[in-house]
Amino acid sequence: MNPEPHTENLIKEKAKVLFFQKGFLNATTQEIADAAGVNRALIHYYFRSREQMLDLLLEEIVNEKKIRKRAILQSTIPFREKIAAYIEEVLKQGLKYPYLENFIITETARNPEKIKLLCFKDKLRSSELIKDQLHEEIKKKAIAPISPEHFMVNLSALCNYPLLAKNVIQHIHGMSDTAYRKFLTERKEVIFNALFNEAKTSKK
Amino acid sequence: MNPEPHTENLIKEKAKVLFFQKGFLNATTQEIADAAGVNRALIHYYFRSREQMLDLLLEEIVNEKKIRKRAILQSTIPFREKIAAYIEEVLKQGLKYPYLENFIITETARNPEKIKLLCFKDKLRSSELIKDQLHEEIKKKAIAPISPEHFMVNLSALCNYPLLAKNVIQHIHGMSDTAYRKFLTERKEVIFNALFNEAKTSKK
DNA sequence: TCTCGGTTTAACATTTTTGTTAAACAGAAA
DNA sequence: TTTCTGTTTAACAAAAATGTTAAACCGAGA
Repeated sequence: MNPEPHTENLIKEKAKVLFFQKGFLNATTQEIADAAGVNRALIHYYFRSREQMLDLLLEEIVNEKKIRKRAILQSTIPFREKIAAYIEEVLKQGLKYPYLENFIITETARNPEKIKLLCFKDKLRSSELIKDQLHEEIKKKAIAPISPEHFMVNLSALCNYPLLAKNVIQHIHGMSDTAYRKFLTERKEVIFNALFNEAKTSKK
Repeated sequence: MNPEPHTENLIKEKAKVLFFQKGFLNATTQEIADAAGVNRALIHYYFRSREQMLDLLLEEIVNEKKIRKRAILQSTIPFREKIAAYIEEVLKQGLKYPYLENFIITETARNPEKIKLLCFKDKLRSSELIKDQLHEEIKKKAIAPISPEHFMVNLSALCNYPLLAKNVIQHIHGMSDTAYRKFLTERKEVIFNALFNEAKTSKK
């Protein structure tokens, strides 16, 4: 049934949930073992140390996410469709692992050189990928002048922050879990509008 | 020279720097003591426990920041000026303690009820404070229709995310420290434009 | 000078967490 | 059945972090 080693993947899966989904950035090896229902020593058997397991998980997830996002940015569809698809993808990914960004921020603050592990061989940055199309839009006056870097940061900010700050947002605005879900689904259009200065058009 | 107890404030100051400025979210009591140049036991003498010190620091900073932000939102200046001032204030605060938001996110994930400590007595939420003026703007077609909640989240996202993700942004876009600084100063206008769909106007 | 208070320190104790190891286990192959 | 190999466990060791305490310190006032 399992072509891959069973326990190793189980541990990785549960650890990902603890760290990146539930946001227990400081989850101990014991907590991870408990979540996976295995003996703690197995974590060291498979991954040598907590740190090495972490690096492995990070690299795996970040890489997987990046591939999907890059594929969208590199496709040949029209710019606005591309950005819409990108927003959708980032929000989808963010819902799966809301604390991933947070984790990366914390980890790289503690250990700045680890950032290379996450952005390895990144000659082609995302802002480069959209540069030409964005320039085109600006020329057509379809969007206000903005640098590719600011555009990408705006995009990331608008998508990621609401996921990062889930608890705070829910509490401040008094949202239930379902209200928050609804809020997120609304955001796709909100973000798109913010990026494209869509003062006139409305969905319906 | 010091009306307030000297050492207690010194410790608090250094701890704030470690946690919220340098981003060492897991700084040990020893590291804090070292940073302040005092014996570790003093931390327990003054604050009983690491946890209690943390809560104290958080409450202090969050409260101070909130007061300043609220004062701006409650002032009677025109909406656009108000938002511009708010952006400036948030960026200024963010530069002082870039990791504060990150810290709050991590802490509240681990300990959800702690969020009440941060938002105590918050009957008047920020989205309520701008609700009327925002509605006015929308009526005048000066801004695309958007709910107060989404508007405030957009605002927070656009201001805070670049601070949160400093390391990642610098690395991805290949920015030096000075380039990042410059990037941040540019953002005030970028954020304003994104919020107000400013397709035509340009600063100069 | 002496002592009294808050402050600071060194030393100790405890708890938590990580990492190691030898032995038990379980299934496949001889 | 026996042996072999990779997996799993319990028990142990070590390190790191927190928290406690008794004594030293030190300046202000009696």
